[in-house]
Amino acid sequence: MTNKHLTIGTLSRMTATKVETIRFYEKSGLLAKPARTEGNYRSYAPADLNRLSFIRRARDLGFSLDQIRVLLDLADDRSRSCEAVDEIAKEHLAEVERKIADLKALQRELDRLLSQCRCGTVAECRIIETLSPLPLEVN
Amino acid sequence: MTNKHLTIGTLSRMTATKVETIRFYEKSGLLAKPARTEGNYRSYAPADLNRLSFIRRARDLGFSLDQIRVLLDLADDRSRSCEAVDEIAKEHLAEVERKIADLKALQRELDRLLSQCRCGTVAECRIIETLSPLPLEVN
DNA sequence: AAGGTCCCTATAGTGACTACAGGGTTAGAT
DNA sequence: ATCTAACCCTGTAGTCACTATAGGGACCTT
Ligand SMILES: [Zn+2]
Ligand SMILES: [Zn+2]
Ligand SMILES: [Zn+2]
Ligand SMILES: [Zn+2]
Repeated sequence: MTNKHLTIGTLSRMTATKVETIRFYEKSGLLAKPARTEGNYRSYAPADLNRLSFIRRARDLGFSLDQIRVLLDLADDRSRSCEAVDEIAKEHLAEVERKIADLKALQRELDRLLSQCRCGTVAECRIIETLSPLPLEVN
Repeated sequence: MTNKHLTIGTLSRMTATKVETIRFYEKSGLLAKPARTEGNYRSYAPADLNRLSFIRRARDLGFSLDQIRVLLDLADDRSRSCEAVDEIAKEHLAEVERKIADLKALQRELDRLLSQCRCGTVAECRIIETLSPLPLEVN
């Protein structure tokens, strides 16, 4: 019953990954082309499950597919130093922190915008006014 | 010298928008198709500058083109209540706040990941280990 | 007349999927 | 044995907001 070979649907359920996404990872070179059954169905080994799980966890942490490609390559060479791994993670963390800062600035702007609205007509709406460079009648 | 009609390049410089982006906005229906010169060049009026400035400011604040389309429609009907405007802005603010929360959770995870690395070989790297579901030798 | 800068259309690429269309395969129930 | 639902296949196109070519035409200055 617990066959060593998995269908794409089983893999999909086990990793909470859509079938199309698995095929997309294959086309992108992140997953190797698996063996096929007589009926041309993809037939996955447990190692593929491991690899896909790795990819999904890394994606959940926001790593890009390019970064994951490198991480997977690095993971294969077990004896080398993990410096390069750290660097990718640090770089990603820095990017996340930059995005947070950008979004916080945005949040402040939007808060300010919203607090100014007195809820009248569009003509006197401070939100529209702030977005408009000049009176809109200038034509 | 200050001609009423602007070329796409002038508009581009005045709004810090790439020429291609302006043409893209036209194709997307955000900007009306402008008049053309004899040589088939786009010829913009000041109203187009206003509209493009509006779009760019709203984009800077992270509104989607769909949201901007609605905002522009609302802005045209000056006598109506600005409730709908507020709602779009509030919705957008909520989305920004959700993104910030998501990224902060990510930041914590990445911090934890990075703090655990003892900088040895890949075989003992906690980052790789955390991403891997099982020992990678399982094959 | 030549050169540089501007402008035109149309198409394809980005990232990371997602959603069809239009079929073939298989497992379980009848 | 047959049916049918659920699964799987390939290939293509769509998402968002642009960006980047390719291959030309227009305009201005010298
Ligand atoms: Zn209001
Ligand atoms: Zn308002
Ligand atoms: Zn380290
Ligand atoms: Zn490490």
